[in-house]
Amino acid sequence: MELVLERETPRVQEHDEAPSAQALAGNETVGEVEKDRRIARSKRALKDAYISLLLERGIGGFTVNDLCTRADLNRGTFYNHFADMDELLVSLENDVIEDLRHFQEPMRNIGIAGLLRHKLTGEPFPFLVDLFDYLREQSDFFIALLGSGGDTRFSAHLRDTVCTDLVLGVLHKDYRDAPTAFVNYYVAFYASAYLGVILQWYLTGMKESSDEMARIAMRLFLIQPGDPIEL
Amino acid sequence: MELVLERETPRVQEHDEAPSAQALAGNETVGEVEKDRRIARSKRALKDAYISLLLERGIGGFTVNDLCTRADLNRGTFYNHFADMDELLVSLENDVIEDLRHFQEPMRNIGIAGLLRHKLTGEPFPFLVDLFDYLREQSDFFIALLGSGGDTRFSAHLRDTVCTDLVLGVLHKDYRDAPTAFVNYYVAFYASAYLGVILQWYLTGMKESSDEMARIAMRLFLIQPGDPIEL
DNA sequence: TGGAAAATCAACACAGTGTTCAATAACTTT
DNA sequence: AAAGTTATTGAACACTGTGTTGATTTTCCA
Repeated sequence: MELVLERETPRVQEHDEAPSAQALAGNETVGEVEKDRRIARSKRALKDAYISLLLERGIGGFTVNDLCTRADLNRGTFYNHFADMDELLVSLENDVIEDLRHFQEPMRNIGIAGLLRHKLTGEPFPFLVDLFDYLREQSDFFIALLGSGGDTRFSAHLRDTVCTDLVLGVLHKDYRDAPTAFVNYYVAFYASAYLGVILQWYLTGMKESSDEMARIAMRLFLIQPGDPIEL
Repeated sequence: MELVLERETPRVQEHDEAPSAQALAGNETVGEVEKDRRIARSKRALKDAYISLLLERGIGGFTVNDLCTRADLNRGTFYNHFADMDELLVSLENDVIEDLRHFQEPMRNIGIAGLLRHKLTGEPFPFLVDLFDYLREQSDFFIALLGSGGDTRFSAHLRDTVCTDLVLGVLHKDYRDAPTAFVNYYVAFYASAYLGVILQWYLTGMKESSDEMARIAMRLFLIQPGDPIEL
């Protein structure tokens, strides 16, 4: 049998090409810019208020009225832009997913070359460090949605996009093109695993630096049961 | 009903002694038996109605009124036993968690010996097969709670009990007693990973048999990137 | 069989939703 | 800068669902 890992793939993404968490945190990440400033302002105010309340009281812990009071907007304005609270939440989730999409390219281009380079230098993939930077920056939002009382749709969406892409990035082309049932389980396995690692990081107070987390993540992928566990 | 499996010697659980999914599916798995039959009947009717509606319309897809109509009970009776719908849901979740607790003993007793036996015979742990039997039997309920639109509390609870126990079962004693930060990430990694495998099984229609799934699960634990993928 | 407790039924106040409409304010375009 | 367009505001509306209460009936237990 053959090796699982991709071979023909180009090179590892350069560090400075990765999107900075700072830049990603901004607004209007998705869709076209509103032509009327009032709309843009109202939507942003509503989204900001939603996040603020989400962190304080969790999903379902506040009403449309609370939201509009916090946003300092009329309730009618809310219904002008969103059908209901859920639509606003989905919109916010999509913003984040869109942010994360910037990491997909470097993920897909890891390949076996990247893994080999890591084995030689011991350095984690730079984009992984950036990813954990971003995750730390948006930690409140992620914790609110991934933790208890969160939104399972978001977990699923995350797993289906980011985590799965991460795993596919190091999968051999043959398996990617014609995945057997077992390969799909393999992908699901590692995709969920990484979501679990991120959650563990969040729930223990993000004590590790982004660099440490990137190393841990890489270590976990390369480890095998029976290997000595240490760090 | 006493289904708990106890074993002094930490060897692999025998197949025929494992709790049948059938038996586990019953009621009154948690807490003491109600002394008044009316209470027991009402609670059961409400729980059954809840599950039935949960599968049809998902969490939040029905009202207390719908529930009582389905259960053929007065609305006041519902409030006699549960503060609100969420309390009923939690109660149901705990029933399932309680069921799964029966698998904890064989999990904890796998040890290195069990792993070696598997390496020799190629057979999956019998209790794993039973576990997938149970998961299939309760699939509707699990899918409703684990899938999109489900309940993140349940996912977290499952991961913290069952999956984590599974991983701890094969962890070396030293690591179990004094876990470093990395060991905790290791455990979180594999615990989430198995939840992901189960979810993948559910979402693809449970085409694999329990035996096949047990083998896949074991294979995934022993595999290492670079190994050939086949089944 | 008698006492206790649960189930029923109707009614209640209440909070939150989503919509409508006229008036006002802010923006874009020319 | 004015005109025309469009979003925002505020108030009112019907409606649904929640959680509670009290009187009455039914069921259970001992």
